[in-house]
Amino acid sequence: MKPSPFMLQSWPNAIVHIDGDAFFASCEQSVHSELKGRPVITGAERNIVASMSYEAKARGIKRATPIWEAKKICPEVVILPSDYETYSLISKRMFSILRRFTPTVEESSIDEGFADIKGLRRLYRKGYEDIARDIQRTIERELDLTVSVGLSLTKTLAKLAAKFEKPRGFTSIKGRYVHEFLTKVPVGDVCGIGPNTTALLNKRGVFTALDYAMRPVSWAKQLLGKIGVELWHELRGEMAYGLNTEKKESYQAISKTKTFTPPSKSYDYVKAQLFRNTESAFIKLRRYKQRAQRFIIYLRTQEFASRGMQADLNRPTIAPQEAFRLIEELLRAVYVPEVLYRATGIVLTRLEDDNEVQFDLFEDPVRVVAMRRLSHGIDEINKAYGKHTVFAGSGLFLKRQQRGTILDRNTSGTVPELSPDLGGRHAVPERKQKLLPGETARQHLNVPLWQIKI
DNA sequence: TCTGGGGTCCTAGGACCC
DNA sequence: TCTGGGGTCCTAGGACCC
Repeated sequence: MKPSPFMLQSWPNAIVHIDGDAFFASCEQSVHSELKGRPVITGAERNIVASMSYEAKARGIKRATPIWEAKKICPEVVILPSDYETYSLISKRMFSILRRFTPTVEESSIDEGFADIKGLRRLYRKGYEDIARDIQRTIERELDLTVSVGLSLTKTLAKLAAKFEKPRGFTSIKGRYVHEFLTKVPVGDVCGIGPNTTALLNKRGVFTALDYAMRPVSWAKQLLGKIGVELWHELRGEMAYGLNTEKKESYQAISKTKTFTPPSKSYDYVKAQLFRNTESAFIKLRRYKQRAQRFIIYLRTQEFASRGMQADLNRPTIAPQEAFRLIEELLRAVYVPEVLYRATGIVLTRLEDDNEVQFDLFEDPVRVVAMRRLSHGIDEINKAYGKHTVFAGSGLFLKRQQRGTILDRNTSGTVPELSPDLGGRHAVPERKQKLLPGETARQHLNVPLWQIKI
């Protein structure tokens, strides 16, 4: 073996990556032991395979295949709806086991995490590899499911290591062997390098992770910018990413998308779909005790073109009833008759913690409070009787007048009512339109009241 | 691979201000 | 008609991940 070009010590850092094996399906097999050894898939509620056990994978079932197809491939497969409550609980237990070993733990997703175990050798009187194996064994014993473990000098390397052998794998890469390992890694396997970047790198003659790490850093920066430099260091065993140990308590955005079959041209149908998505998004919003101010809606056509618009309320809300009118206006602007649509989506953003109620000037406090109580009441009922037991009747709220709920971000200081005469007064300056050559959809949709997102 | 759903982060460039 | 520099904030869009 050639000596390492990276001049690394064995363990300048020790990062462990834990990756649950077929996590959702494994959780089901853990909870229902009679499912052990049998092909299991989850995702029944969406009619698409979300996760499959290794037994199901061995029979040729892949992620995102339709359930009916999975059944055809493997008639004896056990099909289950996703039970996120249970998966989350097991995930929490997994991370609490990790925290028994070290407080420096990052929960990257429900089934994946990092632990920084540098400096623990003295405490446990054993090497890093043995500590990492202890973690793996403890999880397996206590949770009755398996994880794959990677140990290396950086997050990027640890993650590649964990992926190297699955399921129940254990891969350790110490400093001296980093370059050797990287010869076996296609550059597209590196976390952060997706299909587009892979294609670009291939055109530049970079195929393995080692090819990449051996280029000058200036080359990486020029081609891929900040991320390019960070990954370059990470692959060479130099930490560019620390562990984010904060627990996730809030979101940047909450979205709901739903594809419907068959596709539809009907305005009313599309609207009903969008409103249902909106309600679901708000339910999640309230579950996380947040409120939203900005709403982005989009429609996807049969040809997979997406077009959408966004607008803000003049204060954040937890009640869909306060957003429906605005959302319908957005929908009207985006919807084109005689076009076949296959999906609607909504994104709630500009989120903040829903602590105390803030009243807008001139707003009726009684009404705001009533709206909040209504929403929480609906949550209670739906909790008891099932999701969407109580839902918005589209005809009802359309008649309701809402005053001053739309903030025009194109002007400062004024909060105009939504009315037809805004057209001329708030026309977008011509210069602004000139800035967007070739973006016909945007120009077509240029309604002054909102910013537009394609 | 003709395509489900829910997220995050980065960047270029415009607006606006001094 | 031509013409400064710099800072901050925001947006739209792209890319990526599970």
